[in-house]
Amino acid sequence: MNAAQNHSPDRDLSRRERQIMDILHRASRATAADVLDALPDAPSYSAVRALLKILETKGHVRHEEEGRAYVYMPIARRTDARQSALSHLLRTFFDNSAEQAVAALLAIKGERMSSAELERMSKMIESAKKEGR
Amino acid sequence: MNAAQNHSPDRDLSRRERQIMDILHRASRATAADVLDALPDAPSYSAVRALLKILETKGHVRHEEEGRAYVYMPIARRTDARQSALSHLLRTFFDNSAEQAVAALLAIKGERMSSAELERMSKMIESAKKEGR
DNA sequence: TAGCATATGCTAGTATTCTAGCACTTAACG
DNA sequence: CGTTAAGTGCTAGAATACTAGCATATGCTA
Repeated sequence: MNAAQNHSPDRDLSRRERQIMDILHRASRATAADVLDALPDAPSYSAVRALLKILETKGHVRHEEEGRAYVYMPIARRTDARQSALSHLLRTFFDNSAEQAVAALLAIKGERMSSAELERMSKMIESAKKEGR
Repeated sequence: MNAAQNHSPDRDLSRRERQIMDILHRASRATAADVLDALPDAPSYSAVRALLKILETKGHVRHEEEGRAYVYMPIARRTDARQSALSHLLRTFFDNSAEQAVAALLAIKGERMSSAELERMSKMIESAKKEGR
């Protein structure tokens, strides 16, 4: 396997940068204050602003002005970011096996899922089978 | 939502430390040289050894001596590390929805999965349904 | 046995990351 | 108005992360 294949930018970030990106991915959009609130071990407000600016310079984030405040959001399309993160997880922890991943997924969420949701999951797998023909 | 809830240690690591942990999780066990080979933008051999030592001090990694060489491996049980990583991914990118995650999973791997594998996935979901009763 | 390849331990320097704080602006409110 | 609250830009310093390189030990092999 080629070692230098995985260049999804988010994984080259520093610890804080990554934490902030996670928050932004979760929230879609957030002000510096929002980020500060959500940050695990809160630094200063200034620090957060500085980091956001750096992330913007690096091209991971952009902002819009909303009233006087800057609202930050990730640049990568949500679906792209997802795919990339998921495929990295798959490679790292699940030997690239979707089957194992689903097993783990059910172990975490299975009991708390409605039967309707499980039903929809079945359907998705069904159509994947058909397509694979 | 409580901000300080996610303390799966692996996510507090520095960039390099994280890269190395990823490699170890993928490989289960590896020497410093192995890690060096697998590292995206290779630093020096010394650097890798130093980082491994730090990770050991922090308690994320341990080593066994194999011949003259140290073989490093993650401390966390593989299944635990998986669950933790998966649930973080779910929270960050999938609004905690297993359904959406499976959809993304199929989008990535669906076409390349054997129908046998898809079949087994169906079965897993079936039994989840039964348990949920 | 001499020499090479491949380990480890250690140390010290550089680079990057992370942080706080000050100066300034603007809006809201008494 | 004057004051307070909540923004921004900018700078400099501390803390951490990252790296290279040397000294040393050991096994292998010509």
